[in-house]
Amino acid sequence: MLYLKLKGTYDIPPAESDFFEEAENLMKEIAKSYCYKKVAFPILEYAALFTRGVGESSDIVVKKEMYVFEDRGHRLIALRPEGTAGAVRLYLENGLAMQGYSAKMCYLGPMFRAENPQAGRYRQFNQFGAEYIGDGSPAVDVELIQMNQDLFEKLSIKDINIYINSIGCKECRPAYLEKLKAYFADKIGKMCADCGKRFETNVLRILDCKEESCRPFIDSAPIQLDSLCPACGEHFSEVKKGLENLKVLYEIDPRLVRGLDYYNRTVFEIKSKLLGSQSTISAGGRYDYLVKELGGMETPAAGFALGLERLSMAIEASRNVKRADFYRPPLVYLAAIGRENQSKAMEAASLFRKKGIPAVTEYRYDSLKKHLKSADAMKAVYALFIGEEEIKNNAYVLRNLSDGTQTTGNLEEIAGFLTSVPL
RNA sequence: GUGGACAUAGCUCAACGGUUAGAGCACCGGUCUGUGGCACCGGGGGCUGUGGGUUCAAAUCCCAUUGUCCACCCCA
Repeated sequence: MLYLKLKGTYDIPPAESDFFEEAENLMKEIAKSYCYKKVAFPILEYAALFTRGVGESSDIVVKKEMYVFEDRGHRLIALRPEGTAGAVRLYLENGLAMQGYSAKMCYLGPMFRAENPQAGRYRQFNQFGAEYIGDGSPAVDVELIQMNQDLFEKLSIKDINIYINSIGCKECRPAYLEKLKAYFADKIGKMCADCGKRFETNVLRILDCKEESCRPFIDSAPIQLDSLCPACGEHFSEVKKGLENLKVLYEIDPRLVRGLDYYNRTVFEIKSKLLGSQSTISAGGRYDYLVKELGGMETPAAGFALGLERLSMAIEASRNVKRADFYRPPLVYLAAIGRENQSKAMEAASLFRKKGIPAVTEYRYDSLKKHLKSADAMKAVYALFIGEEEIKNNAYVLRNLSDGTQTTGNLEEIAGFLTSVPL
C-alpha cells in the first residue's frame, strides 16, 4: 500500500456514514432545543491562545501534545487541541459580551492531540462542545449536565454514569491544596514515583493515581468538598438541588479532577464502564477565570466537550449494534434494461430526485438480472424496471425487493407512491 | 514518552524451517439474454508490512524499522 493514513487518524467509509450523520443530527437537534447556536471557529489558531487558555501547566502544553508549527511568516500556529479556548476567543473577538444576553454556543469538529493512540483515543478526534458564557448561576451548570443526560437518553445509551465534583475557587482552592500537601508530606515517601513528582508539580493529580499501593493514602486524604468556601459550598449545593429537581441521576466523585487548568467550582464527567480504559465520554465544568485570562472582562462561564468517537463506541457497546447497521439504503433502484433505455432511466431519476426520493442506478449494467443483483447488494428497497415494454406502454414495473411484489404505473404515479413510503 | 501483543488475499484466519503459501466470506464469469437473495461450476486476486541477517532452504528463526491493537502517563 502506497499511502496510509497517519497514526491515530481514521476513515469513515460510506457504510458508516449514516451512523455518524445520525449522531450528529441528534446533537444538533438537542442543541437547538436548548437554544445553543452552532458556531464555527478555525482549526488553526495562534499557539499562544492554547498555551494561555488551556494552561501552561496542563499536559497538553507541558507534554507537547499540541501540533504546533511555524508558518511562512514565522508565526507559531497550532491545530486546536480542544474547543473552549477558541470559543472564548470567538466570544471576545466578536464582542458577544455586548449583546445583553449570555452567549450560548455549540460546535462540532476535529481536535488534535499528539498522543499515543489507544482504544477511544485518537490524534484527530471529533468533539461536540457547548459553552455558556456570561452567567455564573449554578443553574447553568445544571443545564449543561442535563443536556448530556438528554443526549444519552435520546441515543438510548444505558450504562453511563454522571459524576460531579466541585474544585472550589481562587479563595478556597489554595487553602485546600495546602491542606492536601500537608497531608501527603509525611506519606509521599511511601508512594509511587509518579506521585512523588505530582507532589511537586500538581498535588491534586495524586488523587487519581491508579497505583494500588497509593490507594490507602489517597482514600483517607482530605477532599476539596470539605474545604469549600461558603460561596462555593452554596453553589455546589444549588447544583445538586437543581439536578435532583430535574431528576438527573448523578454521583459525587470527590476525587474528580480535570486536566485543563481553567476549571473552577463545578466539574463533571460522563463515563461508561463498557468503554475500556478511556471511559470518559463527555466532560466539562465551570471556567470563570478563562475569559479574563484571554483578555476579556471577568466573565463567568461553563461548558463541556463530548468525544464523538467514544460516544460512538458507547452506542455500539450499549445497544449491541454496529456502525454499519445504521446504513440507510436507497429507496429506489432504477434498472435500465438495455443500454438504449438508459436515458429514460436518467430522466426518471431526475424526476424522483426533484421530489426528494433517493434514487440510484448503475450505469455499467444493462441486463435486468445484473441490475437486480446490484440493487440487492446495496439493499435498495424498490427496483423500477425501465425497458422497451415499459416505455412503450408508459407503465413501469416497481418491484418490492423484500417481498417480491410488483405494481405498475406511470412515472408520476410511481413517484407519488414512493413519496408516501416512510423512510 | 514507556510497556506488552500482533502484522499472511478486500475481510476473518490457516500453513512443523522444506514442492507452485491455502480456506471461508467477498468480488468477477457461467449454469440463467426481462426477475435479485439460494444452489452448483469456474475464475481473478499475495514481493507473507518494510529493510537487513542466520540457513542448502525463511511466512516460519534473529535484529532493526514502520504500522496496528491494548495498557501506562494523561485525556474527549
